[in-house]
Amino acid sequence: MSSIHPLKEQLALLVGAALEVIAPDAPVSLEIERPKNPSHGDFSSNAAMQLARPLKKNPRELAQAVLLELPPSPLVARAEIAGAGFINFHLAPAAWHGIVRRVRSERGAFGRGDAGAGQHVLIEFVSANPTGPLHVGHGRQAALGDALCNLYAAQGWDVYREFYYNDAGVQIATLAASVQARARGLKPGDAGWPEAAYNGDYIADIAADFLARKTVKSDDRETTASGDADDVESIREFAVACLRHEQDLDLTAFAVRFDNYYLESGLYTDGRVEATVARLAAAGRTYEQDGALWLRTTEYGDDKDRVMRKSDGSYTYFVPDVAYHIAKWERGFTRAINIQGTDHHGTIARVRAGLQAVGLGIANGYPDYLLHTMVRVMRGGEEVKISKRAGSYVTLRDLIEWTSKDAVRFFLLSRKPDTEYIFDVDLARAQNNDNPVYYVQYAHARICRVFEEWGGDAGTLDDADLAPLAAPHELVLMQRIAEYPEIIATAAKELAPHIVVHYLQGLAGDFHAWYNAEKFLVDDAALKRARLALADATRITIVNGLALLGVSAPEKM
RNA sequence: CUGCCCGUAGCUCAACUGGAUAGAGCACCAGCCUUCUAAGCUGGGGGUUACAGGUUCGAUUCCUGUCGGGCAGGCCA
Repeated sequence: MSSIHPLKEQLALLVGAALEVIAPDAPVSLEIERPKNPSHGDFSSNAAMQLARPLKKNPRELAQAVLLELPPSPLVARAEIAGAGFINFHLAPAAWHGIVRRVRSERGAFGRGDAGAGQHVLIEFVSANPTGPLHVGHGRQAALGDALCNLYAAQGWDVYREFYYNDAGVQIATLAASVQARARGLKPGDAGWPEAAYNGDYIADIAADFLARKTVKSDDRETTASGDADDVESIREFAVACLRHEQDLDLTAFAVRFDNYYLESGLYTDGRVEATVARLAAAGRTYEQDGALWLRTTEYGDDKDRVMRKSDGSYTYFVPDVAYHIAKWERGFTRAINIQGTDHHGTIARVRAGLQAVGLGIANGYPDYLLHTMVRVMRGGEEVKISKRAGSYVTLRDLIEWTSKDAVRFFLLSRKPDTEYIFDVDLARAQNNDNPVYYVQYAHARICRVFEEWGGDAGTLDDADLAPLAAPHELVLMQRIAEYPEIIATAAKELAPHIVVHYLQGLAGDFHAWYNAEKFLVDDAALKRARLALADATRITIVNGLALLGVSAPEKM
């Protein structure tokens, strides 16, 4: 098993060569690891421990045999046996210099991989219904989705970003009824106000615009209000257009873009919903009961069968969901990732069951899901619950206006998606090292400042002799930079952008520590050039990492 | 009641998917200091990884049970 870590890969080759001699046929996964404890060296191999059982030999003796057969390498200063049978490698300082040269030559491409070359992935996220402004939960989803798209693109995948919206269901009818009630001058609580209604002030704004016969642009088309409060169809169209327009503004403020907005209504008009029902029926997976049409999802792991067509003849949301995912598959996306709140986790089994039941050869476990929990907002030591704009919740736009796009993205990506997150507005606004975004961005700005002070051209450092880079802080920093490609690959594979955030905090921390310990612009020209080269490599890595998160890297702060 | 997710320093979170002495940041304590731009820097204390078993050379990680929290369980989405 080779690694994308440049040095792990080379060490694995060395150990592999030794194993060829000792035990050519033994099954060993050549995992080279980074010990937590520095005294255990820079890297270690547990190959001898893996071999102990099949060969029925003492792991330490096996380790000794591996050491004897290990080909000599200039990278390795010392290799020794420790613990139960670990082989620990202590590298020569020069082993790390290659990474600086590599980063500086690859620049923006440093950290990219080709694991997904030639493959297509559709990532669906946000997918908010057009019934209100985007809230902070959508913000988390937008940040996660965009970062994941960037991560996959960096691994060579052809990424398609899609936003699905339900413009055909009960909620839209509720929206239209709410706007209509407002257009007739009613308020929440009045006699005649619909029982199921959206009560936010934004509904009143839409009603006012509707009566004023305004025109709104969204999804590449214009919608003009009829102004007739009895015209529910016009109200529905206009309200959806207004909210889609508002959501577009939210997404623009957050610098998130989509390749496509997929309308649920389209699944009805192009016959996909009917076709899906027909396919499921033809596959013999449906039955009639109590006037409704059911699907035997229990045959595919669901805990109860699900209604497809209600007794009133309309479909449950689950049918267009299945139809939509069949469409994804048929559009050529053999990989699909859906980002949703954990409150939707119940739909996963259903959709997957439906996709298996149609018998179209869709991969088992299609699509993948990334679920995230809710976000709460703290400001001035108190939880913020009310927003004037939304009437009931903190909107994404509020959060961006209170802080910044960079802070919101960085913060929302900083935790594992499945843990609840409390967004601290005051911390996000802080201009000091307590603020993680500031801390990382400032590392970048500091490097830029050093280069400005130096006044030279970074390009002239290409032939710098890196031998002077041997101070402890410099070794730590080079080790950190060498991990970057692996971090990116893991973050993509595990659907875990927070790994990148934590990495960048660590990288910035290593840099600040170095900056505090050593001066870069020293009189010794060779040392100065070597340090500037490392600083430049650090700068490139920070820029690349922040770009994946959709966070800017200012040169001055 | 059932299913899924979670439980790690006082707080917020990590831990390279089974590795060695579980790590950071706040907060706390003690020193230092005004720099290539920072009310900054360096060091230190702090843990039965919720609890009890199991699997093996080795468990925060995998399995079982208990306790605690979140989310679901509709012919709503």
